[in-house]
Amino acid sequence: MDLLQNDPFKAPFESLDEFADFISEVLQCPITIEDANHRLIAYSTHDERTDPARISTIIGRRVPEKVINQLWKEGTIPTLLRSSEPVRVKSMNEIGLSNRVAISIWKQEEVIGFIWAIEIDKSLTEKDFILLKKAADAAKNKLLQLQTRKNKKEERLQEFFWKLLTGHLKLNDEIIEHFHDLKITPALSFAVLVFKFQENITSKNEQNIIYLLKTNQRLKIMLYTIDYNQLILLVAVNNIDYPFQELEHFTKTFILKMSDRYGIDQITPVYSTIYEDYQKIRVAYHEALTVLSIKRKFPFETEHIYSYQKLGIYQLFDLVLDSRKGEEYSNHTLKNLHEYDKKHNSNLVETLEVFLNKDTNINDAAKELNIHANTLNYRLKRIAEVGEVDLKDPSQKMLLFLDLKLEKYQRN
Amino acid sequence: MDLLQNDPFKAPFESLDEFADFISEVLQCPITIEDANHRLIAYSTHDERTDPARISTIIGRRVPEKVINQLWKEGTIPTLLRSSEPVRVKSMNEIGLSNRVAISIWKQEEVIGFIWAIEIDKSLTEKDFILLKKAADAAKNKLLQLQTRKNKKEERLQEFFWKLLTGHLKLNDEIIEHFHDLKITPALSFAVLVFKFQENITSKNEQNIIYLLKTNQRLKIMLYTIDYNQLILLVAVNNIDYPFQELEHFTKTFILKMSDRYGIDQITPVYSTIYEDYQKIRVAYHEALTVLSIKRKFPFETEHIYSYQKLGIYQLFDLVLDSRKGEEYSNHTLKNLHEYDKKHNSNLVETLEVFLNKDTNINDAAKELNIHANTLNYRLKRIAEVGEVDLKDPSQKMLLFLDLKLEKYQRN
DNA sequence: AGATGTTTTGTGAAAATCACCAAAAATGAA
DNA sequence: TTCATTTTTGGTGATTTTCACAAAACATCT
Repeated sequence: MDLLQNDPFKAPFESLDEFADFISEVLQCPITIEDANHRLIAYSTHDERTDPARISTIIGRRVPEKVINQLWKEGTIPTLLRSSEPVRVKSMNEIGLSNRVAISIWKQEEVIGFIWAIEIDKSLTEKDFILLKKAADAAKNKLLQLQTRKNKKEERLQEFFWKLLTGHLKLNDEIIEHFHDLKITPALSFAVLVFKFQENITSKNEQNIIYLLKTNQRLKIMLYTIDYNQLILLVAVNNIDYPFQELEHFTKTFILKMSDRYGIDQITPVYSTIYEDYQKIRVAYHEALTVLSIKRKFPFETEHIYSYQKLGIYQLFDLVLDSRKGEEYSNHTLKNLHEYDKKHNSNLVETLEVFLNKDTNINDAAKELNIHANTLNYRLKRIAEVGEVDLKDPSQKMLLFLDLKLEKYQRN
Repeated sequence: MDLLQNDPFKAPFESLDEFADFISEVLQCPITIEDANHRLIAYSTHDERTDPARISTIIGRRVPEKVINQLWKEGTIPTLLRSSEPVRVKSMNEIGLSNRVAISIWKQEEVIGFIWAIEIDKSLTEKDFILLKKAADAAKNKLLQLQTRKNKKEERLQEFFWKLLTGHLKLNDEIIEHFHDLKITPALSFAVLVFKFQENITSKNEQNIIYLLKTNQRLKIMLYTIDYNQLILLVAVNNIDYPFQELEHFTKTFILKMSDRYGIDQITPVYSTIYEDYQKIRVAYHEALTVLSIKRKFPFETEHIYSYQKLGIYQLFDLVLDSRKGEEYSNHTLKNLHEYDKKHNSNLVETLEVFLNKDTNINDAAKELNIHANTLNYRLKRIAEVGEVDLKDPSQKMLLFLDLKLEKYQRN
């Protein structure tokens, strides 16, 4: 029979499990059917080949949190929620996922479930994709009966958080409603906080962390989730006069306690600026990750910086770095100074950097450089001459600082 | 007869003028044929309709400099030199050009001429385009005979300059060779300088300008051209200890003389940084134009800035402005300060701006603000508190400065 | 070795900054 | 209106910073 012309899934089925088995037979691979909240609805049994993620799903009657989070983060679920086409997912060994193909099941404008096909030995072809679409369509009615009985409010907290972090929820009212459904009072203002651990966070550590977070009195944690070695928090910062101070205190205490009580060290905390608009959680999350990224690039200069706000001009580094890629830009002042340094075996560039680091304070800079203040003054005059730059002009100074740091980064 | 199947241009022609007339007859519009250096080779006479640019071309036996420059700048000539397809050129009244279609004539890998068709009453169709391609192909052989007699060295200076400004010449050796052909010694280092006049530069003024440039002793002008109200120069800055000082002096004298001798005022000079690599003329030109653009956006703060180098951090404004478009970014410090100002009818933001403008010099800033130094000190403490910012941290200060200026610009 | 130019350090006077305090002046709430 | 609070101004003196100048140290070249 020609499977593509006739729809093999037209026939009536007793149960969704039976239906899953039939799809599995047609496509020659294990099949799992979930509802919109990733709860297991049905799965095929004819084929005993499978992967760890599927085993966990079947045992727990739900896709593991870790897997859902990852699928949100790398964009699979957003894609599935946008389109009714099959989506191929590359294997992700870290979360026990082998190659799969997924498709969303739609009822009018809404996704009410998913079908997963695991590509154990064979890869699905274009024809299989068409079949899968037909299967998704056929599953709709069966699923609908179950769907009505399910309560939307059962949606898990962490998945909701990932929706926010990935910017999937766009309407403010919708977000607020979700919060209320989850019995959380959304604070007037919030920040996203990320703790980067040295190692991936185990479920045992997770327990300890949650305990610490729950018992913390000063800042309310609205939502949290874990992403490999990162602990991500949505923190309420209402009615606090100096929220950044408070955040700093909070992170310090947390790190101290983690070290004292559980011997977990070398945690890097970073946090976003403060927002009032819940649609901006994605931006806030991005800010926190930017801090981590810049701290990796400039460990020395950002040693004591944990917040996006305090990054200052470093906020723009990636942007400028990007725009100058390939442009072979060169700062005339720095070029001259480097040439001079080379020719005279001096170190005007280093002098300038320390001077700028120390906020143009001559004494501090001289101390750091182990030279006499007058020497520094002399050198600065030299720098102004050789580099044809006015060190009293804030704008010129800033660009110099920026270019100095960029150059430094690019040399490594 | 089917013009598209058979090539009507296969027949032998006595002269190119005769050939031009024939194309004109077939396409029903005036035709002009030029060589690679835009010298007139032949033109149709059957059709008396025409446009000012064509009249000038025929009278001067060459396409006017102004027209060539413009065609370089807006990309028509570069496109013609890349592809053998017809290119449609929109009418440009400023230079007397009505709607035209152009096509390049190729001999192997090289462009040896152009055919121009003027769309006076009718627009050329797709069929006409195909005919034009055939005509270009047929013109090749005729043109080749002339071409061999022409000397490449006759290429005009200004067109060469536009090639450099638009980055059309990519190989350094090629550029140097051109310079030598034109009997110009390329300097070791150079800058691009643009004088923006209040009005378009007339040919009478052009004479005066050239006279001034020629008699200037200190800086050698390698190339120059005029673009509407802009005078563009390629200046040699060899063997000069402080080239920027020299450039500044040069521009000042020029402007002074223009005013004194010819009563032409309000000339804005801008110049690029200094380069050694002649492939970077495009970049240098772009730098000069950036200075003009920023000066338009920040007339007050850049009042005394004429060089890209001195733009300092303002170099990055367009970039940052662009990246933040739609992001609704807001600086937490500034937000707090604005709120405070509104609530208490104070002016911490203005205070901060002046303070930063004055390079954090308390006395200067206090003078400008007409307040006591102690008052300024008090306010700065307040700013640090309210804005949760450390004004001793250069990086935070810089971002604040930048955001302050961006905000200021966006408010206008 | 000596001449020359550059760089660093030392010195002292002038200028500025800073931490105080106290008193007006302005502002806002009761 | 009063009263409390915030903001501005002025002054003082200790401390720091700045600046010009000169001497010393260093480097380079003949």
